[in-house]
Amino acid sequence: MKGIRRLAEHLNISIGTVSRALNGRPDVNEATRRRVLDAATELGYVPNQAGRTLRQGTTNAVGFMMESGADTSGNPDNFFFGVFDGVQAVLSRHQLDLVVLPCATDEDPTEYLRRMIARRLVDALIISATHRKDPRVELLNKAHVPFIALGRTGTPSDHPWIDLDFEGVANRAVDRLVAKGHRSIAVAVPSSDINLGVIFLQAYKDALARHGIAFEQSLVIYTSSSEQGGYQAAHQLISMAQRPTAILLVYELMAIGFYRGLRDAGLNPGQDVAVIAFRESPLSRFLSPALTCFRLSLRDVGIALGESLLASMPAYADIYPQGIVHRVWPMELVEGDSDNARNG
Amino acid sequence: MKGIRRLAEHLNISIGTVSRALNGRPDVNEATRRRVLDAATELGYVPNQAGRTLRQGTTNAVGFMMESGADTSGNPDNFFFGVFDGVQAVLSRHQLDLVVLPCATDEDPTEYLRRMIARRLVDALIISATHRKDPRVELLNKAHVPFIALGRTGTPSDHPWIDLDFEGVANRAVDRLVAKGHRSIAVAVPSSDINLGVIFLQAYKDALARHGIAFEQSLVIYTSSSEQGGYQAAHQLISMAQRPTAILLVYELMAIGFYRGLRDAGLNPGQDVAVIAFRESPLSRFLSPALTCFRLSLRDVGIALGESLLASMPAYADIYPQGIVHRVWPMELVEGDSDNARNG
DNA sequence: GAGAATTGCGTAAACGTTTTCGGAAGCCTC
DNA sequence: GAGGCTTCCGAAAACGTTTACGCAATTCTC
Repeated sequence: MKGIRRLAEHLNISIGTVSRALNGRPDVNEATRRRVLDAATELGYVPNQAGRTLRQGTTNAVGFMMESGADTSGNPDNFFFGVFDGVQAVLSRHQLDLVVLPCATDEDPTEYLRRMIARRLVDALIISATHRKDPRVELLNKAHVPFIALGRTGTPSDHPWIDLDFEGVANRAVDRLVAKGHRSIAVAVPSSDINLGVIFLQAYKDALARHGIAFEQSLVIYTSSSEQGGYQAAHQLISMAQRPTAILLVYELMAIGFYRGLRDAGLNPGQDVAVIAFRESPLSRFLSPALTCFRLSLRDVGIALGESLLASMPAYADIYPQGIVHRVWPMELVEGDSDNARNG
Repeated sequence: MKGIRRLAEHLNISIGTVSRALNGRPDVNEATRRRVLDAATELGYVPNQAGRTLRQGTTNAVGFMMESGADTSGNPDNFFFGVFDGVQAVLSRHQLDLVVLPCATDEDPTEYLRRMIARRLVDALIISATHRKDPRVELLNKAHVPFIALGRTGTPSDHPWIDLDFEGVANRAVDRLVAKGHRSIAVAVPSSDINLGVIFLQAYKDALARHGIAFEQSLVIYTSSSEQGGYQAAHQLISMAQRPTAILLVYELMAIGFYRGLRDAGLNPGQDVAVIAFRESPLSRFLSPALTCFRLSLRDVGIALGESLLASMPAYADIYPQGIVHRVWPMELVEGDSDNARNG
């Protein structure tokens, strides 16, 4: 005899009552509930998830899909782990657990997602590393799996999302640089279709336009979002006929390579080329010169993601009546020394 | 009508046969199997995992538990993702999926693990960030959940594990430094009970002893495994009465802070203080001076973890007949410029 | 060509829960 | 004290699979 039956037998009571007691149903005597609860901890009984899932059609878990090989992996760990922490803080309020689903580098993300959906491991999903054209959205919509995207897509009205304010970042970065006399500003973005890059690039163009600076395609450096990518960006920048006096980097890790690339050529980051990077991380202030960049609370993003996801799950929609969330997450400028020097 | 019943009805066949066909049982006509398989893809049928789990007692998933807040999170991302990739490569051969279980920073890891075990979300587990005294081992043993640890514990014979060769690292690092004339070598380790720190420290002591150098407690700097920790280590080192001429760092991220701390005090890393760090990452070669450190293939570690884990699962033990694995993973020295200068 | 072995399939039980339904007992109301 | 309400609980069905068992039809064996 195992499971709930064992508990019921031990108490001389029916399994139905045990279940009701455990699940906090109102129609059970408080005295019996006590006995059941006590016996449960005594015998170490925990309901079998497969049984519940089968009966209720719900797993009490939500998934966070990430692509280990994606361009976004230029993020230090702490990025995603910070977000996880916030998500969990919300989910745990409702006895929900977070499971992370890492898509292997050699597997197609859409196929992977399809498998995970079919598996019914989770009730809802968070997807990250969105692309402008992201077939996962249609897939999730079609399967009626509640989800939210960390990152916009080309069709932002089709689904809930929370995304960082790349426009604000690009705007303020360009404003700052222009105010210091820079007119020739390069930008380094990932080469793929990934959302971040596309949005950032467009915002950069718009910001230049606001200042009456002509956009030049040659100042856009497509590279990988890693230290290596930053290094290559430096090389590319140095070899330009008219060397730009400033650069925007989308990942802070790129700054490490970029600094090194500049120094190897006898140039000084912050002095000869002003640098502004996108996300603040512990790195930023320990680089020399300290990196000017933009800060956000990862945990808060996680919390927002969690709450917005619950809002799109029928079972919780009344507790989180936010409807479909489309939200641009503001970021705060962190002044470093990497863009201090005036130009001209 | 849903699920397997729908498929069976559509084919005018019993659900038993459908199931057998799908699961590759021998006692089904090849022609029928074809029909079933075709119909399955046509109707997009995928067996409900809860149903199978309930019946078979197996989930076809293995979990990887990590603590987001642990000292080990000073790793740039690629560490765990690299490992995941290897694990998945093995698991996918057997239709197993990997799910990552992130323990929130404010939750007790052992309690978290207990919950995950009770939930029966996975058939087997990989745990990381082991401590010298790690109650999770006993918990897993008692629950009869197959598992493997990435990292030793104080009772290494009680469970399968794969760990990095910290002894080799400490040995070779000290050998190198001594060969260049260093006699006063500091070491920076995390302050907690975490396995890595304890083993590394012991190996450092042993190495010193081999060279007839007296161990001095004052040269051990306990700090957090982050850039910040490295910065503090630098400060601490500088303020020593007799400043050491070399230092061993357990995490490469610490090097960034350490470099900065030295420079802020007018000292040159690599010149005034030789630095050797533990794990190579893309960072290492882009720092100035490039970091001398130790390399390993994360993917290969993941593969080994996956195979050894399967070896401890009854259902796969015959395919991976390795028994209980205790394995120290070798690492390769990567020469940088951070320990070049001779001393004395 | 009779008996034995093999092949292929249908039937039904089982996995561990939750939940609907109904009913027994107790309480209230007048 | 009869009837209605409430409170509490047991019985049993249902969720979607897999698999043990048994049986019919076919093939093999001599």
